[in-house]
Amino acid sequence: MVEGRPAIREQMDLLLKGCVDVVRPEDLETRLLAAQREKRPLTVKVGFDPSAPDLHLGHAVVIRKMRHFQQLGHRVVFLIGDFTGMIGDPTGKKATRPQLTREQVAANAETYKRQIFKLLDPRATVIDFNARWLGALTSEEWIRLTARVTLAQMLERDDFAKRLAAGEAISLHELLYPVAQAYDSVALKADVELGGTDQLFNLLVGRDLMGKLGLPPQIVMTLPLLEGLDGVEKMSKSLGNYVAVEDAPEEMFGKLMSVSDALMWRYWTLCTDLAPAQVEALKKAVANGERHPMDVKFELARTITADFHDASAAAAAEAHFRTVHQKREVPDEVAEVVLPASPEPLPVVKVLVMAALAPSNAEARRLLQQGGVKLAGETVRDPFATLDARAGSAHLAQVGKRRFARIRFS
RNA sequence: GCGGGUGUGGCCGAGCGGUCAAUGGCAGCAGACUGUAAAUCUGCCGGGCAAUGCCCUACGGUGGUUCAAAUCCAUCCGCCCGCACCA
Repeated sequence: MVEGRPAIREQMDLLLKGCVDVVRPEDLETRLLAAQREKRPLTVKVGFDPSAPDLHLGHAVVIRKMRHFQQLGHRVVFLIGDFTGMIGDPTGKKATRPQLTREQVAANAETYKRQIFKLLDPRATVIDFNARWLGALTSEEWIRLTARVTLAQMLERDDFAKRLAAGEAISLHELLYPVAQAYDSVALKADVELGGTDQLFNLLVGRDLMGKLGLPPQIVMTLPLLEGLDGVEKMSKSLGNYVAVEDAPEEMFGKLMSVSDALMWRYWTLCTDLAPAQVEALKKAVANGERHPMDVKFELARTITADFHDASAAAAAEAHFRTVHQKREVPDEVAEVVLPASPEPLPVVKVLVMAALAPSNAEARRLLQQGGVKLAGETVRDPFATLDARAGSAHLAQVGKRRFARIRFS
């Protein structure tokens, strides 16, 4: 289908890059060759939670792998687990999640689209919902399905085994989760399923079930869970150590610059398409002093920001970072805030609150006292200071290191 | 159904009836330092007030005891845990 497809060796290199588990690589190669011969795309399935539409760089690791498949002419299925979401992947905590309404699921799907199409090609992406087939199964079908999976199999999963050993409760419906996910692969006739390393078990159940039902078993590929900005915990929104796919260019750039030197290599590997050999070369150049780590990090931030936005946005974000964070200067573009004029001078405290630079008067006062407020470049510490608020007067205000506003009265 | 426990500020979590806007940790904010929004150190961290103080709101809800309650009592609600019941 795609002409001029790279040699199989190169295809494999691209697809295997960054993967942790691949079951099995030789099957992948065989399948790729078969697809090529039969001029059909492979179906690559990846499941996503229906309730968490805020994607971050960690999710992007998998999405990027989906893109690799697309680049080779294959078809990816972005599967929203609206049915399995009722169960909730029993990875420990809250087992059952509130069921989303049809409208919520649809709305979340739209949010997903907006985000994933920053990386994926919409023409080669199918968005599907597993309630479509799982919701249609009769109880009889469920019984036939679950008959294919044994308890011993389920107990191979670490958290089930641990919980059982610890005498903790395991609800029966939790056992259904891997089975349901496995059935997704059957329903989609998936050739490949991708997921995080934490998904390995579920993906393998899918592979197994397909085999039992007489389908060619899917190839399973897992990708590492990306460490968050702190370099310790995995990236997650609740830990606040994340870079959202939808972060504004400046924010994205800045967050990436805050990554530690050590962690930067991880990001180079998992969040860019730079070939492993090139990453190694960069690493070596930094190690022997040829390249400054900061420069390499700038390049990283530029690359990733450009990927989610575009080159010019990345360049602007970089310029912003250099002026605001490196040189500590006022950025070129400062948001203007227009406030109603007053013949009398207004207390700075009030103005900061009106301009949304501080959430409350008390907070504004604190900021002043701590030296966190500059007006026209001068630090103002007096909590009783006032400001000319007559129509037409304007003031450049800075709060903290990086929040600016041009306040104009009219 | 019986018995026990628990419910505190964005989160976790302390809290002799007064001195509690409430210890501590996390998160957040500011300052210093730095190649960086990292690390580290320091300070702040409910709100209102021309204010070294006064006032308001807050410790699951509602009543009550008391000069005084996050702290005691009653009751209701939520959560957790034992036990029992289960045609």
